[in-house]
Parts: sequence; structure tokens; C-alpha cells
Amino acid sequence: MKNRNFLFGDDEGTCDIKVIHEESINRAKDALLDEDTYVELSETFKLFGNPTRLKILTLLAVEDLCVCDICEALAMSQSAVSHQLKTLRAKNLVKYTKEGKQARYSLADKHVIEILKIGIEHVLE
Amino acid sequence: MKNRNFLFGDDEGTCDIKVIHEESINRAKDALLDEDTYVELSETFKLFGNPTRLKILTLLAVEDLCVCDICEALAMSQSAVSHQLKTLRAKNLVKYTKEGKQARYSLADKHVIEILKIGIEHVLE
DNA sequence: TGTACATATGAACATATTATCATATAACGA
DNA sequence: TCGTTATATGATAATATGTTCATATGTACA
Repeated sequence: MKNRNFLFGDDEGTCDIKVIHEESINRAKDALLDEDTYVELSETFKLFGNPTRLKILTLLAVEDLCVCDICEALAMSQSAVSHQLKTLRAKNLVKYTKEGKQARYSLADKHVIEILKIGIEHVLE
Repeated sequence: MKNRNFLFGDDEGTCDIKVIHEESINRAKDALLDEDTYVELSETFKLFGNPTRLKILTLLAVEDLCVCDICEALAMSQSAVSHQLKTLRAKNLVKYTKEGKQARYSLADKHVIEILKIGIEHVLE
């Protein structure tokens, strides 16, 4: 089973690394969220991890825009922009309404601007 | 099929769609930051776009921990954790102090917890 | 109708990311 | 010194990502 060492704590057997600060580990582990939550969270943050999407979000923070407006503003292809809008939609960061031939996009979530602001604060320090 | 521009030859491959809302485009474009800032920003946000790193940040939000504590808490290899800590260090999200053989890691930036909180709010809605 | 316009999307390719493996470094005790 | 422990890191392979190309869908208007 386990090797027991009263001075330095239990050895975990399968893991070859000694547990050094068991109390701290337990407190920290209690704060961990569900695996599913972390996957969801990471997928959402991943959307902020790309310059093109950050630019789109910046634009939409100022003005609701249709797809071709965004293409024009960023000098990017319609396809590239449309694909990115799709991924942003999938995680509820943007929404759109159909207006005739056009699709008018806007931010879907108040958190988007908050996250952008804090991120900018961080990198500008 | 592709439109051809007889004055300037083939278009630049960017966007041959007509400008629909020029005023809006100009206002939105004014809000855009430097390209370099977006690259920096995206690299920082990218760090939040991975479940392992999110877990590490959660742990460090509660307790300063050494590398093997984190390995233990996440049941992950020392190498994987160490690599992720390196990337987190590179963007100033965590810092560490050497204590003998160990390296005690902690959050380096107050923004980390704020960003985590807002992200969690978003996904839990 | 037919045609141009606005957007969406599947496939494919190049690049980026992440965990693993093997190994290096560095501190400590015997 | 040697051996053990704690951490760091280069190389690699599997997977994910982002743009382009080609094409599909849907709308408006002559």
C-alpha cells in the first residue's frame, strides 16, 4: 500500500512525486470546478485568443455591423470573417438579426467588454 | 465567380463587397487598437483557453503552491505542469520564488482572478 | 424570371498547440 | 563525492486552429 513517513507525509504510491504541502493542496483542490465547466470556460476564453476575433469584438463594442462592414473594416475576406462570426455565435459572444440580405451583428453578452477591458489593462502594464 | 477590377487588376483577395454603412465602419475602425496590441492581447487570453491552465490558475488563486503540489492536485505529470507554468510565466500571469529545491508559484497579476470570475459568470448563465 | 448581392459553410492545407518522453540542471543530505 | 529530489526543457507526435477556395443559400430588384 503506502509508505508512511510521519515527518514528511504519505507517499502516494503510484505517483513518484512526494506530497509536500498536503494542507495547501486540499484547500486549493476544494476550489476546483467541474471538468465540464473548465472545458466550457476554456472554449469561451479561446475565442478571445485570436487577433481577428478580438478586432471583431472591438468593432461590435462600438457599432452594430453587418458582415461586409466587418470585412471592410478589417480588410479581410468575407469567408474568414463569416467563419469567425460563426464561432463567436456558437459561444454566445455575438448575435445577429437578419435585415433583408444583410445580417446585423452585435455583442450578445455584457461580459465581453469587461473581459476585453481587463485584458487590455493587463497587457498595457 | 470573382469580379475583376479593370483599373487595378485582380483585387487584393481581401473584400470585393460593397461598403454598406460607411459612417458606422469609420466609427468602429477608430476604436481598433494597434496590431501589436491585439497580438499581445490574444496571446494573453490564449492562456485562459486551456483547461489545465485554468485549473492551475484556480489553485493558485487559493494557495501558493510548488510544482509538485500542482501535479498532485491535478493528477498530472510534472513535465506537463512545468511546461504550462512556463507559458503562464512568459505572459506574467504567475510568478515564483525559489525555496531550496522547490519553486513556490503564485498569481502575478490581480487581473487573473477578475477575468476568471467574469468568464465563469458567462458560462454559468 | 434571371442576375447580382450578402452571407454561410464544407473541404483542405498550413500552422499552432499540448502532452509525453527523455534528459538536463540544481539543491540537498549522507 | 554520490544519490535522491524538485524542477526545467528540447524533441516529438497527435490534435486543434484559422484561412482560403469553392460553392450553397437566400434576398432583392430589374
